[in-house]
Amino acid sequence: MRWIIASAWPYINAVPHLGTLIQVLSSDVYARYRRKAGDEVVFVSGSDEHGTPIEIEAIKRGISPRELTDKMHEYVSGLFRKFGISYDNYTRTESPTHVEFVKEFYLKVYKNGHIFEKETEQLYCPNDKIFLPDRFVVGTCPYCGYEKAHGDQCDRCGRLLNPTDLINPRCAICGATPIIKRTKHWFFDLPKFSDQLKEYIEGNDQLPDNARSTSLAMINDGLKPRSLTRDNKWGIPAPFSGAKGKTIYVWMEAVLGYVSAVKEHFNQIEKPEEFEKFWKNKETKSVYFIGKDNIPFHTIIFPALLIASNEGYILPYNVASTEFLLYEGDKFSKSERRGIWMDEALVLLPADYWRFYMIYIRPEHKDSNFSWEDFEAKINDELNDTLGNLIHRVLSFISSKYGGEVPGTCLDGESKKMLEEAKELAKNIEDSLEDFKLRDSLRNFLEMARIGNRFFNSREPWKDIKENKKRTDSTVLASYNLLRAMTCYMHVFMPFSAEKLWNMMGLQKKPANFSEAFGIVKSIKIGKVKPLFHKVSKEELIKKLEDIRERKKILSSIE
RNA sequence: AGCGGGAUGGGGCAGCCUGGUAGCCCGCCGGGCUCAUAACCCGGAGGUCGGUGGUUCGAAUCCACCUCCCGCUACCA
Repeated sequence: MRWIIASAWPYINAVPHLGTLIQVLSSDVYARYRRKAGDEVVFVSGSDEHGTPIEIEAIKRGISPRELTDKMHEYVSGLFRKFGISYDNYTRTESPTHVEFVKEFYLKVYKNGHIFEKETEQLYCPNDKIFLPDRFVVGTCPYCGYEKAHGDQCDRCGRLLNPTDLINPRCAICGATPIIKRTKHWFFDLPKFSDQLKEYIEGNDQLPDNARSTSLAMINDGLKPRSLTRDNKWGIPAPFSGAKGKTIYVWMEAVLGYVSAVKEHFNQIEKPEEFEKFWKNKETKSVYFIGKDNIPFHTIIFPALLIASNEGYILPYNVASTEFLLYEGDKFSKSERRGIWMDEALVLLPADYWRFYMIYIRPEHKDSNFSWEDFEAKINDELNDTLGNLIHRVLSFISSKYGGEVPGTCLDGESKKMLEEAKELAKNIEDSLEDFKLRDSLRNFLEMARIGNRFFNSREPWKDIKENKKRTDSTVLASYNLLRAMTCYMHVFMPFSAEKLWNMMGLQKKPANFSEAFGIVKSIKIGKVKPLFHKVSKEELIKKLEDIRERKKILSSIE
């Protein structure tokens, strides 16, 4: 089976926070799972770097947008590496392959007759010399008198507005009074595809409930043509005749990155012919890990574009959308500094702690909440005590009572039974992953540790060793091989710790696939035993976080 | 306003699609063990599953209405 696995492209006007990281981690866990299940996988993402917010951020800093995104792309790529994200290609929307691909793609869609032009009136800032997106116009709400209403909506009374409704409109960047200017734009004729999209969504069983209901509601309400172009300088030039000076609207090109990134990957490894084997083969499945705010782009606009190109691209097999992650009960907020940013997280604790907890609370059914209290509890009770301690008690038993060598004995009935039970559970882990229930899967993984602890307790090898060496040998051999199996699953969720554990266990040949997980190995000399995890203290972590911010040691603190 | 999601023992959550005497982690009480990072294991107390009405032999689970909370509304990516 072939898979294209992707996570939403982070918009890199800033360092991503933990909410964004959830999608990235989820996709990584899934990609690792697929590879271990023996499937062919191409796992891609990239930096989304065009559009007005980036232009404005660059203006603020007095550098060019490209200088800004060069710097951010490099920084964020590095962070993903440190989080162990196993991308085959993490690229960017400025990549020549992407730019070229987008232009060609839209020319095709244009030729196929799905794009039309229309003149519109828009607010323009004569001072900054840019057209202002609705959100970048502020003024007084004509309904409630709120003075800081945005051009699209009044944040106080909630009413939807047009920017031209505002009394005393001002440019959100410089405060100048905008003028109305006519401009021509190109539109994608989305409504044409309503029926096909509806059929596609209704026929797609994998879609999470939130994606299905949101998408169908939108289609039933009636889709509208989507504007494709902007008057921005920073972006991919629109390839249509008469569109000089226009760029493609970021969203309408960033989603195409899923295609271009795969293309680029196969060009890089010099197998360009593989591209079509993935993207144009009905047997390939593609899956996108995103937050609920992105649903319409992945279930409606992206599939519609793929259909409109008439190139035979496969439609998404699943759009694994999650709800939101909150921080201490509130939304993450860059301006209010509420939340934890990726680079901060890595200064506080190794990546696997975050990988573990983020998947543990993955908001699959409803918004979930990051709280330091819960974080501390789950890391200490589950990761450290249940899992970490099982590993440590088994290995240190081997170390102290067996001179560090796993016995070369045979397994007795009880030991075999325990491993059978673990194998059953392992099946659940795989099944949950298959169903995109990452949370359940991780919790089942922890259940394996409980099996191990229960077994070790009931067999009491520390007593047995004095009277019944043979039985103890079996206990130890079985426990060791349970751990060995567990490393294979651990590697999906916590790759760094799994690597460490492999070394500590003296395993030359790692169980790289699930099919190899439950083999029995004997007479192995283990390495020096050290605890794999440690407990955390929320007070200390919070203090450390405040310290990082004060000293501005990392990029997200500087902004 | 419209649309969507949520309401389950003290706290945090799963179960609801495919109805059949409520499950997980923490906390609490009692016990076991001492190999292990004061870690591990066993047992127990604690819930009329937001409210009302309906369908059904039977509803946390399906339907209707209601209350409270949250998110989104497509040029903030």
